[in-house]
Amino acid sequence: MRSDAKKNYEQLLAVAREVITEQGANASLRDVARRAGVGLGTLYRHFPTREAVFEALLRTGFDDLTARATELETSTVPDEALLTWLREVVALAHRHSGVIASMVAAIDDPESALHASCVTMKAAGARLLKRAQSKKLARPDMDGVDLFALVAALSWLGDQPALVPRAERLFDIIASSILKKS
Amino acid sequence: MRSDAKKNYEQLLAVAREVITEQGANASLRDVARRAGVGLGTLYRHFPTREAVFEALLRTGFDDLTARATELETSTVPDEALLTWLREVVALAHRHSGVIASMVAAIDDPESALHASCVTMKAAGARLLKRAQSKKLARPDMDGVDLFALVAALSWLGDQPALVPRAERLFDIIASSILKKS
DNA sequence: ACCTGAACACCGTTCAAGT
DNA sequence: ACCTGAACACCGTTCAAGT
Repeated sequence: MRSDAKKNYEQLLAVAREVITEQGANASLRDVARRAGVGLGTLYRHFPTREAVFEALLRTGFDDLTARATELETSTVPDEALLTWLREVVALAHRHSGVIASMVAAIDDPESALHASCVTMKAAGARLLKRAQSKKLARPDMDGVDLFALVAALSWLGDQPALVPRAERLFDIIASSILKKS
Repeated sequence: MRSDAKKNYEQLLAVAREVITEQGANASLRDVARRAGVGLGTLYRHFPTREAVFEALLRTGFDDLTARATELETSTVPDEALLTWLREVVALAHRHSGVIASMVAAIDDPESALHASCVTMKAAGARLLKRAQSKKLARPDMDGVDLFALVAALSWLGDQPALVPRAERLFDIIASSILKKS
């Protein structure tokens, strides 16, 4: 990548992070290009779809969460490990309001720029879930996709301003349905 | 209302129902006016906001659900009554994909055209919940808003195409967290 | 009293023309 | 190789002008 191209890429990503944090997943990409001082076509060259922007924004977060799952798998008791991880996933999603819907859609859409990250995250969560299930600490009739769906639902709830004050209780309620002993 | 105005109103509502069922809550209202063979200003006259369209579309459904809650309150055992009602609310929401987010936002926005309906529905659900709680059949640390939130989350899950196949299990999982005995 | 549609200020996306 | 921005086809919303 030419150095001017790289500079544009970095600048676009920085501005996108700012604008999307401010205005959510449907923020105007035109506005992002404008604020970045870059032509509209340049944005589309670097990020052919909106999902590609999300992917770039979330990549490091995703990687961290996957590593975190592996770490929790050996360092903590199964039920606490699962709970802690779920909290962190919801927190990441909360920092990117509205993106979660694209992530859910990406689960079974291999064309999406978010697909690979979703599959990896889902697998990481599934491992933590399975471990808890094998110790009879989690509902046995659930798989990684169900877990992903519940996290998505919690994240969506956290995106609703009216429900922010009760986000913690809602987390506890839904978490209790996952960790019910078999 | 003049008879021509009434005719336009009915026509707009019929077309809106069709278009929103097809394309979801963000469907183009311009398109609705076009398909209804009516000027754009006419649509805005009858429905000053998008929420006003939703409200008109959902009104009878809301009324039915409120009546249904009252009926279930005397005819069925508390836990089954609550479950049955939740299923029916989710089903209604599912028939209007995307509208649920507006409903959640309307809970604490008295300006919204959906506010009154939401409050009424929330109260109806809260009565069923309270009855189940008093018989120790439902989680005691929950109120009507929490119930509304969980229904909203389930409806949102039902709006995600990738999750439709597991909608029933997800319902069971979340329902189990409501109906846990104290 | 009600309806129409042009006008305005925005989008997303593409692509010829430039450097 | 990369960038620009005009062009196109859409929005939502308002409001003067019509009947």
